[in-house]
Amino acid sequence: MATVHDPLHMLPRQRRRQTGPSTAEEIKGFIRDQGLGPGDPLPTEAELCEALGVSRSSVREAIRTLESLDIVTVRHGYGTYVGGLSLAPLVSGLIFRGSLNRDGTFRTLREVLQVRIALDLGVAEELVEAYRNTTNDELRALVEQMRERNRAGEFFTEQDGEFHRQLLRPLDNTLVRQLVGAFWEVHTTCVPMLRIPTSSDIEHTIEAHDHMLTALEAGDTEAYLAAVAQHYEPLQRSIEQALRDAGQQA
Amino acid sequence: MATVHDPLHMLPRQRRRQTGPSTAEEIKGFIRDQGLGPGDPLPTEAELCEALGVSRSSVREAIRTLESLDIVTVRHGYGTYVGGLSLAPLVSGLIFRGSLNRDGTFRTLREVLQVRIALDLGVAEELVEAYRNTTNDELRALVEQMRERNRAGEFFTEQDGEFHRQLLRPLDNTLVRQLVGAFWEVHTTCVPMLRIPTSSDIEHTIEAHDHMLTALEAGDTEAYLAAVAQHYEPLQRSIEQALRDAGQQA
DNA sequence: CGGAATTTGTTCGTATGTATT
DNA sequence: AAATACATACGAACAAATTCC
Repeated sequence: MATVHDPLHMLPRQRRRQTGPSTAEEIKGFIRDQGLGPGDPLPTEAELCEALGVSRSSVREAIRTLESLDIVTVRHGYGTYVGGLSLAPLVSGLIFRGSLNRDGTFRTLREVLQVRIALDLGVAEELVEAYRNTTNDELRALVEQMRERNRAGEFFTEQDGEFHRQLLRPLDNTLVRQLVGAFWEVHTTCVPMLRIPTSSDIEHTIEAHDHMLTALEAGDTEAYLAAVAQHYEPLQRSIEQALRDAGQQA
Repeated sequence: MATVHDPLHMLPRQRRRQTGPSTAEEIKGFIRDQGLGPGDPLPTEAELCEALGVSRSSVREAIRTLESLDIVTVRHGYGTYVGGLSLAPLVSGLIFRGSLNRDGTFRTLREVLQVRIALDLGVAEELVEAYRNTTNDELRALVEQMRERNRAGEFFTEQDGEFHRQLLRPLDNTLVRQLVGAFWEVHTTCVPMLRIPTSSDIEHTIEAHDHMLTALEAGDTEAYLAAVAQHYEPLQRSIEQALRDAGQQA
């Protein structure tokens, strides 16, 4: 039965009582030691119980912990796998924070916006290098789709997200891309709490996308920075407005 | 017994089987609806079971999920409380990612470093405004402590962390401060995997702290940006070196 | 200081829903 | 369509930690 390659033998048979790392920590160690990566299967719950010398419930609670950190993914009725190691926990945490109207959703939104801007500025140089003297039909097409959908009175959240995702694709910094994506997600989730933007603001924002792309293709860092500022400007105004309104109520 | 103010009555009595939001989601909703904030007590597990109409195991798994996101904090034998809503999950996730030597710890480290730099640059303007024409004895004292400990051949991780924490205190953007703190933590946790820095590099880094502070007090944004670059430069070289070494092995 | 009361931590056994083959 | 493997859920009992008297 248990072959020489059975990875479960790497785990301590008997759980030392009271001392030692938590079950979740031991499972993380198992993933590390086995050199597993996203998508690789983990032992079943029963096997983990056996290997770690703890009960089913403890294993399940540990798996819940790791699942919420996207360190493992559970497919009901099938098995448990190494997760995507994404920034999903950051996103859900910030969204929850924003949903607590305690000191206003707007404060969270304003802070997220500032971080988005800082990150956009921080990668400007590298992005300009990557895009100089290129043409990018897909990105232009996305901008055109935004215009069309806006003319038709529809939202273009999907296109906006795809634009920003594609724009950063040349960066080899995975973390930056994930962070920008995470804050975009928090942002678009929280922003509906704001006042309805004017159609002029919306058009302003759409054209800013075009300007960002044009500046990048021209290799013009200055123009890119200006376009980024233009892109966030209407939103920034809305937030400051909302903060003032909330301040006057108090 | 159950008074008019019993907040548990806000929760649905009977859990509809199979459908509806998860238990964790319902607890989050409870926190929202009651307007609770960090440190406020939550109902006991038994009360949550009763209120949500689910078993204790389910409530416990939900609490584990929320605990790992720092949405609740559990004190053994005492009670459950609303958590600090910190970026702890981001930190532990990134540290775990870095600990998977899969494509090298250095890649994660390099990416974290780039983000730290981008954030530092992104808040430069605001920081200069806050520090112009001030004197900051505490921060200077921290730099001096770093020098002393370094002369004594000791580490000064604590002082370094405190310096960066205090430096950003004027920012009213909580999220930025937390992000910088989070990446600092990931950074200092992962950095021991690098080659031992030369004592010249260490002194270089310590003096960079001094230069950053001096530039801020002088209101000189340019000098501040240069000092930030100087601060990270030795580390950046170490990482590039490690990446080259790892690349040659493959 | 000691012990009772409260609350979370862990375990076991059992039954049920779900996905894959 | 049936069988199998697996995750989900429940409830009861006991252990450990903390507080309060």
